[in-house]
Amino acid sequence: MRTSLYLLATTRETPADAVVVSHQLMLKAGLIRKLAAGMYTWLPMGLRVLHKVTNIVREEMNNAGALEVSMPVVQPAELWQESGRWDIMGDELQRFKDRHQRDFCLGPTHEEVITDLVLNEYNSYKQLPVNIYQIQTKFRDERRPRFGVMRAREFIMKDAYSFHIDKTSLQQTYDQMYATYQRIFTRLGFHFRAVLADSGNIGGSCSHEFHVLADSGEDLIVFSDNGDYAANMEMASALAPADLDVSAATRSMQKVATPDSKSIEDVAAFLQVQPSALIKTLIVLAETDTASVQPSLIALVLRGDHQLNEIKAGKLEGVRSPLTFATDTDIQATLGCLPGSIGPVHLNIPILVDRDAAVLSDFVCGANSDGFHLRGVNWKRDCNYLRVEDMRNVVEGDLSPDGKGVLSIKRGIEVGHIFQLGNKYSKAMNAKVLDENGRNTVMEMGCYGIGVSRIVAAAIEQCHDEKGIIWPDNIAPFHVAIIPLNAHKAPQVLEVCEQLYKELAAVGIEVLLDDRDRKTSPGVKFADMELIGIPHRLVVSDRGLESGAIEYKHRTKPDSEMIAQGEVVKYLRDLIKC
RNA sequence: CGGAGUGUAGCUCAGACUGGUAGAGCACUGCCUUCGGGAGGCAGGGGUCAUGGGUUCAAAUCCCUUCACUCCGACCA
Repeated sequence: MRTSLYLLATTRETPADAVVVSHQLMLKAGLIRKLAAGMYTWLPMGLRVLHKVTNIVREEMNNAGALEVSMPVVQPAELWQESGRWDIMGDELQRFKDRHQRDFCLGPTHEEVITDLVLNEYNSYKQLPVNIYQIQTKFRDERRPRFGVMRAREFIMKDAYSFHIDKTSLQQTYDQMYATYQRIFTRLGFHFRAVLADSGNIGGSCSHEFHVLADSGEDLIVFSDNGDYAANMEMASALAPADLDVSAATRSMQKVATPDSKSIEDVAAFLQVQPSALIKTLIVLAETDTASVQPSLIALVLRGDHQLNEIKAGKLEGVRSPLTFATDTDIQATLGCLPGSIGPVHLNIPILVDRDAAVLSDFVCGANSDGFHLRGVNWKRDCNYLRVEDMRNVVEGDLSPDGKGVLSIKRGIEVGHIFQLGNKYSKAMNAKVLDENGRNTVMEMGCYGIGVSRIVAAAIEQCHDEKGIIWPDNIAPFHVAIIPLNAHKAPQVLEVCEQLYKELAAVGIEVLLDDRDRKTSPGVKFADMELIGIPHRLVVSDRGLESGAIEYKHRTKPDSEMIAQGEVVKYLRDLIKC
């Protein structure tokens, strides 16, 4: 391609509304333009990258035996009503009516459609397992789209769905997809981790997320420094504390006035103790089957310096899911005091205690009386609780639950997620096949997503410098940029460029020839090619040609080198691995 | 959905407090010079100052409405 015939939409200024570096660079390099909040046009340069990513994903999925289809973006409400998600999903499901007043939605995902397809087309266990995928535009009306294509409302996703006669078969495909994802993200040149994940709304049991490690990532991922354990923050657990003698009370309980001290920090400072010597008591709604006037409450107790993990807490028996904090009014009505002074001593609601809070002795807690706390409190002697549970977020330095090493926490961008759905959708939608005994059997399902458009942003987050993007060869929009210098003085410069252009194209190397006229200064050409992130650069100049040489420079290397004109094609062909 | 903020040229922004002919830089067009790291000169084109209403002799500017967008938080397969 020649720049004179291309849409080279680079800008000098950084658009004001871009916060993260990938968003800024995608706009500056002319890869995308915003149409509306969370909706982007892919310009020619960006689309080339997107297609490279898409092709890698497609190749690996095909190699794994998956079958590609394309399902509609618009889906009828009936399917979503069958699965029950029409009512469960919030406003991120974009609903609308057609001219006949029939309900439709924009597909945020395609479990319903694929299940409907498979239940019609597949009838026998002999046809299973099957893994069907598409690379398709999705729409989710995110409450807060941000970071460009990283969290867009309209985005491109590879979504695959597998169907099985039993759980063993599902596990096999799940393992195969796990390995396929490892290959895909390795080919994309990512520094990534697979972590145990919560399956959330989509349902199912076993689930892994694949994260690209990047400081701008929205998710926290946790992994052991000396073992295989890796999980996202929602799922991560630390090793349970060893059983300590919780009866080792050395102090008597004492009520102290703590005026105006409501937070853990305030109370710790006021009483001159560490936050870890305090406990905090959070009041949430209990699981109830009757809509009583006053909701029943449950207390969750944590060590003062620990944070509640709302996902883990929401899964605890007796706790309403999703986790819902009680209002101050409810707390006042039931407990007679406000948050800031609540504690487990003589508390008249069920109490669940985090494992690390349960091994404290002589601790400080609220006195259930506004403005007062208790010191020297001990579990066995002074309080009753229902159960000990794991309900806190892990922190850096916690022991790994597998007993190997310590936990570290890093930020990640979720680029892939695989789930074992089980029969959630197949059962709801009556997706059955005949088994070998001729009996109708509900199929087991797995689903496997990759955020294709997000991958482009993640790659930039992971590889850029102050000049711009640095693409790996695999997904670069062009492999090589050719920049002619002094072409107006020496006609042979352009001739050599044209010849190189043809020769490189002939061996499958993608070239962008910057043939903009002399009004575009060399500095502008260098800067543009660096901003766009083309990994290899050739400079053809009258000076170099005098000695029969062409200058080569890699985007990541500080210095260039001179290469004999006749060697250039071979040199690049050996260098570029695609 | 709560809190905060911003809408003026394609982009980045000034002008607003204190009402009085619409501005700069970049980008774009033409000519000249320059030519290995975002060149210089001259001359141009381009804005219904987000929208609707109000106050005023006069509104980009003051007041109100609506909309859009951004940030923080909550939320999120």
